[in-house]
Amino acid sequence: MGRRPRRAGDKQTGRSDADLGPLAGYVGYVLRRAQSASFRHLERSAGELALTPGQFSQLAAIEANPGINQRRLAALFGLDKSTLSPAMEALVARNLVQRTRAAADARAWSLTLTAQGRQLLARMQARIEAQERIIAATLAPAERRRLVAVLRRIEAALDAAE
Amino acid sequence: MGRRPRRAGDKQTGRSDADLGPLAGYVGYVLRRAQSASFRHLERSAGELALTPGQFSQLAAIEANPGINQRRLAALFGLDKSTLSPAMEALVARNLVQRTRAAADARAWSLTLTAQGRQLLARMQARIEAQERIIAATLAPAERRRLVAVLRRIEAALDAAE
DNA sequence: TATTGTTATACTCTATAACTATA
DNA sequence: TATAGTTATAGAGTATAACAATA
Repeated sequence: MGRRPRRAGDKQTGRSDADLGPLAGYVGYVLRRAQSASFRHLERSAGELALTPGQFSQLAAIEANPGINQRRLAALFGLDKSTLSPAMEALVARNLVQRTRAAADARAWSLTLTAQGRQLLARMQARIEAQERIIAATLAPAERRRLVAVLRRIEAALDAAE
Repeated sequence: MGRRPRRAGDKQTGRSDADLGPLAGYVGYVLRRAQSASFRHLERSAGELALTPGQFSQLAAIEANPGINQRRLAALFGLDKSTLSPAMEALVARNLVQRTRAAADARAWSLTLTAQGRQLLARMQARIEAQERIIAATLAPAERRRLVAVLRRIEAALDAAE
C-alpha cells in the first residue's frame, strides 16, 4: 500500500485539519473569518495605545463630526444610546473626548476630541493604515477600491432585505 | 439665497446624516459593516429555527466531520475548549447533537448530528443560501468566486502578520 | 408629549485558571 | 506529564426599561 494521505482526525499532528464543509464557500462565512482576523490583528497592533477597534471608530467619527451628540453618534454605528453612554464616559475619563453641553439644546452633549485624543487617534490611524497596506498587498492593483464598493453594496442589500 | 443643502446635524430629519470620515474608505471597516449586516440578516431570517450564525456553523462543521471531538471543533473556529463546552451542551439539550465517548480515547467526546439536527441544519442552510443569493445579486457574474478568494487571502495575510 | 442622556439590569460571547478523568 | 473536557469566574459588548432633565 502507498502512503496514507493526511486525514481529518490525524492524531500525529495535533493540528485541526478538520474540514469547514460548505461553510468555506459562503461569502457570509468568509466575511466573518476575514473580519475576525482584522480585529485580531488590530488588537495586536494597537498594543500600548490601548484602543479597541470600536474606540478607534468612535474617535474617528467624533473628529469627522465635531460637536456631534451621543444620539447621532449611536445612530451612525447602529448602536443604542445606552451603549454609547458608558463608552463615551470611558473616553472622557481618559481625557480623549471632551463633553460640553450643546449650545442649542441643554439635554445634549457636544462631543469633541481633546488635543490628547487627536494625538492618540493619529497614532492609531497610522497602525490602521499599516493594516490596510497588508490587505492591499493581497489584492491586484485597483482591486481594493472595487472590494470596498462590493462590501458596501452587500451591506446595503442585506439591510434592505425583508 | 438658494436652498440650503442638507448638512450633518440637520434637526429636521432626525436621521443620522453624520459622516464616517476616513473610516468609510478602510477595507477593515467596511468589512466589519458588511459582516454585521450579514449577522443581522441571518438572525432575522433564522426566525423560528432559533439558530444563531455560530450555532449554524457548529452544526455544519459536525456534519462535515462526523465524530469530531470538542478540541478539534474549537480549533477549527479559533475558540477555546472552554467556550465550546457549554455551546455543545446547549445543542445536546436541544437534541441536535449527539455526544458519545470516542472509541479510541475515553477522555474525548465523539460529536455527531441527530436526525433532528440534520433536519434543522438543512432548513437553516436553505436560509443561508437565500442570503447568499441576495449577496450574489449585488455582484457581477463570476465576481462572487473572486470575492471569496480575496477574503480568504486577507484572513491569511492578517493572521500571518507580526 | 417627545427627546437626550443615564442607570440598572441582563444576555451573549469570549477567555483564563483550576479541576477531574484519562492517556 | 500531557490532554480532553468541565466549571467558576470575569470582562467585553450589546440591549431593554425606567428614569430625570429639557424641549
